[in-house]
Amino acid sequence: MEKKNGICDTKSCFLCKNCLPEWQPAIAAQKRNLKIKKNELIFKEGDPVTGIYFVYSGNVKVFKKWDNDKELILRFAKEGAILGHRGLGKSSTYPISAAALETAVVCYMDMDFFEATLKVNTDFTYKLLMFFAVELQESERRMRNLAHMPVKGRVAEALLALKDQFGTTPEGVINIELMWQDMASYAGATYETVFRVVTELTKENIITTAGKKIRIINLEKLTEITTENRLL
Amino acid sequence: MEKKNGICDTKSCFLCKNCLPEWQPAIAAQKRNLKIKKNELIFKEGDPVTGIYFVYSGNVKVFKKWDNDKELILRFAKEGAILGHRGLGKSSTYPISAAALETAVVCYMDMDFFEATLKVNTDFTYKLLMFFAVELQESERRMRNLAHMPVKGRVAEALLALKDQFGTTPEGVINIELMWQDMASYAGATYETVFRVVTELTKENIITTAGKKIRIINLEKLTEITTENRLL
DNA sequence: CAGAAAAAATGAAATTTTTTATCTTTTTTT
DNA sequence: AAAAAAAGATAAAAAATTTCATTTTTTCTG
Repeated sequence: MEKKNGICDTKSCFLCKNCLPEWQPAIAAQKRNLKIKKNELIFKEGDPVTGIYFVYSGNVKVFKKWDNDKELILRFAKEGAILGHRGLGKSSTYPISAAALETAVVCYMDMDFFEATLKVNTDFTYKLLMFFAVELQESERRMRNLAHMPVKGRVAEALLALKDQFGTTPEGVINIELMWQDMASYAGATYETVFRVVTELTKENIITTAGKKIRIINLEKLTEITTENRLL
Repeated sequence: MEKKNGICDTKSCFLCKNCLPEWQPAIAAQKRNLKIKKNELIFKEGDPVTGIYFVYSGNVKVFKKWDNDKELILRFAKEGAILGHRGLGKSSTYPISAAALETAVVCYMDMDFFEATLKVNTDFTYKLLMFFAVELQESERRMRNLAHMPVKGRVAEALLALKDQFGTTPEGVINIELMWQDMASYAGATYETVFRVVTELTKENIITTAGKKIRIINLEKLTEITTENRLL
């Protein structure tokens, strides 16, 4: 994690886009840019919360560990995204970890300044509240899926979520390269199970894979898998 | 669901406790009290979001359904709690359902008024933001548990969560009576599995049950079960 | 570029959890 | 208060998923 100040343009992240123009100089003065290598941790579960991050470039995974080897990826953060906001509230330590999936640059500001930002930019606070509401909904939807959806559906969901977040080429190739292990952590299953499901989906001509590139051929069928058996 | 205006005292709920004194009359003018019978739905997944609720008395469960018969209880709301705030953000329909566990009284206000409340009471918005942050942390912790913790641990967690939220008598009896089915929905397992685990826990002298009353005898062991196998 | 380490693939075995089925007891409704 | 519906118990069978063991391939490091 290397200091590389002056990289970000104080324009493109969730904070910069939603705060008062008058507050921008304060941000510019406070922010610190950090360059993070692939697989490097930005912060980890249990670390004391010192501040908040915004992703400037590169993709980041936000996850929880268990048993030292089982992990559950909660979300992916791409450029512009806020990171570390789960450290807000009563907790003084991060409840989650974040690591770069590839070389990334993040923008950091300490918590005191961020809280001041909240107090001053009430509209930003409101936007953040709405963002939290959406995240909460997403989290609870995933929770239900984890509890009641069979692995195949969960993998299908994961693929669709990645498609939505990162988009695809015109041919349908999802614009992110993930290790299968990460895919498994995201779907809440083991590597082997995910691998089996992916093989199935390939045989059913719903997706094709080439290395870490995944192409969705039959979006309807994939969507169907996430809803089948659901009568509600 | 019966209108019973004038029941709540506009003093005890999350909103009334955290907003400007000057705003109280506006609340008093806008609020509508509703009496809800046991097992009656207050709103359900997919209903258009029209407003927000606060629990005045009685316990309420917030849940998601799947397959028309599988449900996952996300949280319990007791007196004072906010309800329906998951309808905030982009969604125009509730992402979850809420039902009374026993006869309950709730306070309702429509969404326009609530959003006005947010704009006017910036400190309330900030508090709500912190509340959301905590809920998000809780949700994600549960998500990981669902993904990686064995049922026994999940049931133990559920018991501990109920103890924390509702308290116990001096003898250790948890102050809430739940159907085993609801316990199962809360732990993210089937009734049979929960039953098997509860039998085990009873045999191990960790809990005892009498009807729907659950008494925790050995809190340490119960806590141990939620952490064992975890090396982190 | 070589060697090591990590990731991907795969099959079989073991385990966990759910499903199914049946019966008893409670609770609710009429 | 009787009848009907829902909840509580329990066991056995079935299904889903994980764990384990092993091989191959890819990626990274020096």
